[in-house]
Amino acid sequence: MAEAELAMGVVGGVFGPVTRRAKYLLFPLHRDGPPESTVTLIGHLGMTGRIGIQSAGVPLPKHTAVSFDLGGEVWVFEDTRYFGRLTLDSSPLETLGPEPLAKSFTAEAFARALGSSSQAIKVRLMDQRVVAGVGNIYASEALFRAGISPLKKTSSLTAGEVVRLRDSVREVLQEAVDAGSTLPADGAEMTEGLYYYGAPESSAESPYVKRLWVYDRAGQPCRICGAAIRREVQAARSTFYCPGCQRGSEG
DNA sequence: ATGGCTGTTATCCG
DNA sequence: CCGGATAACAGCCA
Repeated sequence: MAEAELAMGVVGGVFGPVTRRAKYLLFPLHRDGPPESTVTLIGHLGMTGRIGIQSAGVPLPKHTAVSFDLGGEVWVFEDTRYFGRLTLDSSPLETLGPEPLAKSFTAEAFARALGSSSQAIKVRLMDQRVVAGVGNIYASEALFRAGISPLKKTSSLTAGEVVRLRDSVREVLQEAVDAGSTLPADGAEMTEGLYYYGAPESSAESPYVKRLWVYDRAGQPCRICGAAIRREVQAARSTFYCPGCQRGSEG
């Protein structure tokens, strides 16, 4: 039923420039009139989703959730774990907090959004209503960069810590954007704590390497102080931190 | 091979 | 209102 609605909404539409809001991909679909109209197809890749275009006649990937026949080519949303979403319903966007890379994401705005919550700062940082787009890897990485323990209560952060965390979130995300991702591209090798992003297939250049400081490095030495990185579970997600570099309130 | 882990989020419970 | 647990699913790794 939802399937039929989606089909009704998109058939005949022409893709416009793709944009993004937090972890959501926004695909404008324009129809020439009359009546003229534009709807926005909203996608979320979940943990394992991928969207791409392939030639007609090529078999669809094993876990194809949605595909659109473009005539000659096929638009494909594949998603191994089926955690992703593709919808015309914009309501998921309504509760999103500020974009961390926007100018308006000031330390003051961040402090206001954080509020005086008793939640652990790492859990709060992943709340998409507080800041939109920070996921599990970058939450740990940003807190390491800011030197703040993920276990620290939000309300116990000093003003200085909020400033540092804001800056760290922005830096960590911007670096990842510049690198193209933190996660391995198809066929890329992956070793402990090192996530490779493969160069474009057309390029002979070596893969760009993004080095993570704490994520997935439990038991391994901190690259700064040598202390063993710890793993903790918060809100059912793994958190990684350095007990030497990330003080504050410990835990 | 069995269990525990994985880039997310919505929902349910106390 | 809060926070924690669970569910959705497939695959990989020890």
